[in-house]
Amino acid sequence: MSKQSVDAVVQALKSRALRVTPQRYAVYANLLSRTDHPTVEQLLNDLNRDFPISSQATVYSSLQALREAGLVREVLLEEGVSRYDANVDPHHHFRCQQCGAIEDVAWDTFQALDLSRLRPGLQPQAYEVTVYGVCDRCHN
Amino acid sequence: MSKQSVDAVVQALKSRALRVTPQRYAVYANLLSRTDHPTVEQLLNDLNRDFPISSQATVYSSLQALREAGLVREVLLEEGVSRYDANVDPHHHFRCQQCGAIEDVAWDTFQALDLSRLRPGLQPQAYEVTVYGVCDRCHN
DNA sequence: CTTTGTGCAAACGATTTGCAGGATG
DNA sequence: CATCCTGCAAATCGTTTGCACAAAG
Repeated sequence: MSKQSVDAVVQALKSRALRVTPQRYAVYANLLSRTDHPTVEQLLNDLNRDFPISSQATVYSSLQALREAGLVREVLLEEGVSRYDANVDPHHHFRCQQCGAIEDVAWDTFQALDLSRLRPGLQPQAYEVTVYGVCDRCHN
Repeated sequence: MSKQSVDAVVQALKSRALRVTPQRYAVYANLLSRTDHPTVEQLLNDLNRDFPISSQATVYSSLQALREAGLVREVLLEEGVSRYDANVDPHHHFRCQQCGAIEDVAWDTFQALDLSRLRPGLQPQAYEVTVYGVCDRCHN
């Protein structure tokens, strides 16, 4: 990872008044480097691959801090486990019904939805689309 | 509940080769009668309000049977708990960020999305929209 | 009667929490 | 140095499972 992106991670943490600790840094940098929306278990395995960086409890607390700071979001597309995503810009998801893989779908893939067609009384603030299907790895 | 709808529940269960037991009947009839996507806990409280009808383990097993039979679906919009919905026709959801209430949004509320705009390789089969916002009970 | 469902309690797995020591700003 | 973070282990909470008994077809 380049010095520039290292700084970017530190900047991001500092700008949200988060103390920069090795564990927090590692969690956020790792999430930024991937787009597969890992579970806590996958995150831990990856972080501690070479040598122990963080405990499980700390990953949970780091994720909570990052989430409250708006740097990370939780993705609920599977029963039982939460997945995490450092892409906090609005976007959609594709979920493979075969292997469970989750993939981002760019926001402008679909035309904007007309939220004014919701029943009166509801005040929409955001929306996202989840597409279910089969990914190429599972189909071929 | 009218005799006719009673029969409808029995028919639905029988047509899916599910044995008609009081517990299963109660779970499915209860889900059919509401649109708030209850959790197992809420379902249990409601079922056993007057006198005990079903144990927790049986509600779980009934839901699994109903789900496998295609009469009920699981809705994941909240961390930690699964919610259940007897509306298995395609539809969208609105989730109140304040109180957590979940409400169905009719399928034809939104124009159809052009799934051919997904990247090549993905084979979409279905999609749904989740709208986040504030419901009238929370806003007023 | 044969098969499947129910209820209880124990088992599980993901996440949370309490607390003592350690690192950050 | 005052505050906040980390790691460990125990606690929690939703859900699943094993098993003996009961009910459904």
